[in-house]
Amino acid sequence: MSPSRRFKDEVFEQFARIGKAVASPKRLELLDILCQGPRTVEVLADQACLSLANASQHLQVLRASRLIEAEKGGLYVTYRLAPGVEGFYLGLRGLAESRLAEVEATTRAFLAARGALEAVDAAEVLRRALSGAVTVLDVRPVEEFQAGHLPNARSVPLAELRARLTELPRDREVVAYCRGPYCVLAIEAVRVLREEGFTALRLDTGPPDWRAAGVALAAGP
Amino acid sequence: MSPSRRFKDEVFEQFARIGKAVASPKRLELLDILCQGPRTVEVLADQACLSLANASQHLQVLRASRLIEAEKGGLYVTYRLAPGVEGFYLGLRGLAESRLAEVEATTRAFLAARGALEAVDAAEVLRRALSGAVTVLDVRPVEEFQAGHLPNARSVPLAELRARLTELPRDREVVAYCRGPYCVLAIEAVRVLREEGFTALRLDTGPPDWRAAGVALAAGP
DNA sequence: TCAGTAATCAATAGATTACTTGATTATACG
DNA sequence: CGTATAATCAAGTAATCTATTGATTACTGA
Repeated sequence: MSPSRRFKDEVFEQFARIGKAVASPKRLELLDILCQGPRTVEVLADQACLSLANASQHLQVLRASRLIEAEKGGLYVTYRLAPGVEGFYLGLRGLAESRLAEVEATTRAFLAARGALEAVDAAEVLRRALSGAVTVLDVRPVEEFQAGHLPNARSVPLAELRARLTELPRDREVVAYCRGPYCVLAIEAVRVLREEGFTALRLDTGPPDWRAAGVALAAGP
Repeated sequence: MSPSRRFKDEVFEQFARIGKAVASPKRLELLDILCQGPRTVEVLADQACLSLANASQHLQVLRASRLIEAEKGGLYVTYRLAPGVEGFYLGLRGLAESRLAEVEATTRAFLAARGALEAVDAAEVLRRALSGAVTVLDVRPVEEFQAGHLPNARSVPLAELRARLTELPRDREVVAYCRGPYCVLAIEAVRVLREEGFTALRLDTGPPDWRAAGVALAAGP
């Protein structure tokens, strides 16, 4: 075999390490979760519905291909995305959305089943959310809100929403968001809000998308 | 299992179709080749050093994940990249380059073995090539040159280089390029040119990279 | 209609991968 | 020092993937 053939084989073998890392749905879900910020193994396993051992193994695969980094602090190991990986993941996701009709079909079917199909343009909802003309709700857990949120959003985790409805003005439209297009918190939040008589819309993007799009996010409480 | 868990599983399963498609070094090499333009199965098999049947199977995997499209014309089937795939591939390659030290190590070792290690900055070489101050050689086969090339490049396929050296002015620096950073044609061309007394440099990017960077390419003869 | 060529299909063996289970390591804390 | 907890390791099985081989299909042109 020629030296240049061997060279190419070696180089593409390396490229394929990245490909193999993202060849598993569960590893992609782990990356998706890590786009929200660093997490411990336990939390990742829980959110992705994996056994602890299985999650640990997937995380080690991702780590071996350098897509994530681990940091040990006391009893816990915290994993975080490596630089450049968020953009790559969003690119992969976007390619799947644009090339694989099944993604949209599945999403539509799921939304339809909960009566959440919207006729409103996503960019328009984001514009309204940024304009200050509507009440913007971040329905993720508080820690995630604090790690980064839309400038004029207020944190009302889904679990607390019903109890805190009195905080919300009834004469303004509400826009709710969560982690991104495939997170279900905001869908549920909009359902609750409408049930209670609010005019509510879902913003079907999340902090990772906005960061990639260059939207300035706020942090802290 | 909850409906939202099922929904997520289905969605990430779809995303993983893209991941699985790029989990094989040979499929990545096929995508790399297809970045240069549409090709028949035979040509792809030949360039990627695959048996015809094996190449066909890999192409069908890529096609099933919608990364490439096939068009049958007479006896030949021509495959081409689907929209958005070139950018995704370059993103994956870039991530591998930035995250996997082995890629650079392998490349450096290969270049060093042929005495082709350069101390010149890649962006600077491209600037010179675009400036018109140097002779720019496109050493790929003529068809590829015609499909798209740097504005002031001239086509001198590597196979013809020695025979056509008299066409080149000896008092100007020569910059040679080929398909991209992992194509070896330009490396060889620079070796030949230096052997013959020219001052020659290699431009280690190619048409796909320039398209992605927004450089206007010329087409035709 | 028949021969020749491009491409695909089908079947297979060998390698790789995913998930489970039970054991083990490392750290914190009483 | 011993116990509890987070995480990893190790081994085994089932499933999946890769490359090869030989057969088959689809089209061209004599």
